Amino acid sequence: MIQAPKGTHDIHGEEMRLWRRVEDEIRALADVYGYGEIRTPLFESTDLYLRGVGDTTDIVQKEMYTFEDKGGRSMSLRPELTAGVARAYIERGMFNQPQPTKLFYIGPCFRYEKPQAGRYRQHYQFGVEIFGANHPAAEAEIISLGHTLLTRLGIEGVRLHINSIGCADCRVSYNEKLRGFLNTRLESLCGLCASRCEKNPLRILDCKSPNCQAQIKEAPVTTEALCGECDTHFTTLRDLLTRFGIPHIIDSKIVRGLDYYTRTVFEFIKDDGQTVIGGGRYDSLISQLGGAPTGAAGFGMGMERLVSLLRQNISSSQFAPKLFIGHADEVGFAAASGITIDLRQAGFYAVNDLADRSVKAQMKYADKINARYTTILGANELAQNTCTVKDMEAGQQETIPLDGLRNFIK
RNA sequence: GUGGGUGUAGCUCAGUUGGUUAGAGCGCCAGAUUGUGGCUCUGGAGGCCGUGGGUUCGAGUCCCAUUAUCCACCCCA
Repeated sequence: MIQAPKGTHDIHGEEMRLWRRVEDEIRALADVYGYGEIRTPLFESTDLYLRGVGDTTDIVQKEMYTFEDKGGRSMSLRPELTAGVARAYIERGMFNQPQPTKLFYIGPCFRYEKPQAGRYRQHYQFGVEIFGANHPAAEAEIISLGHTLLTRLGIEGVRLHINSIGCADCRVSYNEKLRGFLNTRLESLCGLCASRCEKNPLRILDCKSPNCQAQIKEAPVTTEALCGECDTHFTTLRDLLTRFGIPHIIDSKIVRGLDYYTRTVFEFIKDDGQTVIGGGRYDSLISQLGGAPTGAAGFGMGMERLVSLLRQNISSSQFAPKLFIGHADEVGFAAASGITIDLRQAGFYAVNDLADRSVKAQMKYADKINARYTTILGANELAQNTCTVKDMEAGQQETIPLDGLRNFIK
């Protein structure tokens, strides 16, 4: 039996309704915040991700679906969407529009990972990007958007963690400080962390090993090594969040795994430890991809993770048919089919029988699909131009003129 | 990539210390007199018991492998 590829899933039925509700909320919010929707290709030149996401990241090194097309070009299914959106920003000359440019997207991305709770090989991301804004108000705005979305969807138990990892200059001096600290206790660290010490000591901070955590308890934090400008930037952001009434905690362990982040990084973390939204500022991304130096910030949110948080109550009655039009005989069937189509043209959710079933079976079906009203058409009704409409909740029925049907069920 | 749990009907699961034609509930389809749902009753369809080997007179049950799925680590959304 052929089944869906590992780590993929079909979204349908009640779950699909949840997705639609979330997407509706997202689009409504994006409109109000002034973010335009963008759709970029599902695959791009592999080179885009090597340069944009970073050729040392796990995502690029071992999780990309890379293939050669028939023209011998190396392509990759997108493992995330920011790089593609940034590419579009540059390629389409969006920097010529009034700045900043504010975009959002909803779409699938692909990573060859081992599936797990909340982790898929194809998952959907909603994300926003701001290009051409250097002020921390940019981060504050997207954080507000994310926070508002979670609030509107009634999701609880998610907390905002923020941190600043500084600009490239701060990073150099901070890494030195950190190495100095770590060098005295290299032997107590796990193998991975010890090997990271030279190349990327920052990542040691979010090692999950309790042993490493104990060792780095006293380690210098990035926020204490910020240059003047970065420090002001971070302070201003925190003031803005406070003014917006968005609770947040400063968490020096948030460093993020993608190479392009600078200064602000943040995550909305569910109380079970899962990251629902992850983002930050990435001032060097656009120039790395060949554009002019451009301040930018954004976040990505895993749709599956979000949807799983509100799996509970969504009323299905609002999607129930207004009227089921059954038939008792041949002429009744012809009439029912025609009237069903007419009602749909007029905007009613009407259903008729497609399986040539008995009247009893049709009534049963009407009940199962939660039809509000039901009528059965046959030679009797048609001869008198009437129909008998049954209220499925009250269990009572009433005979009315056929042309009064639309009004009756309104 | 590393480690652990689980694979029996569409779904949730029973299947006793290995023993005849493999079960329940729900769902699906159809009946319980003439053109009317919900409750009840009856019947039906639907399973190479994940796959392949092995042990045995005999395997859903025991052993091995494999595969899928779930969970944890890693990493991330």
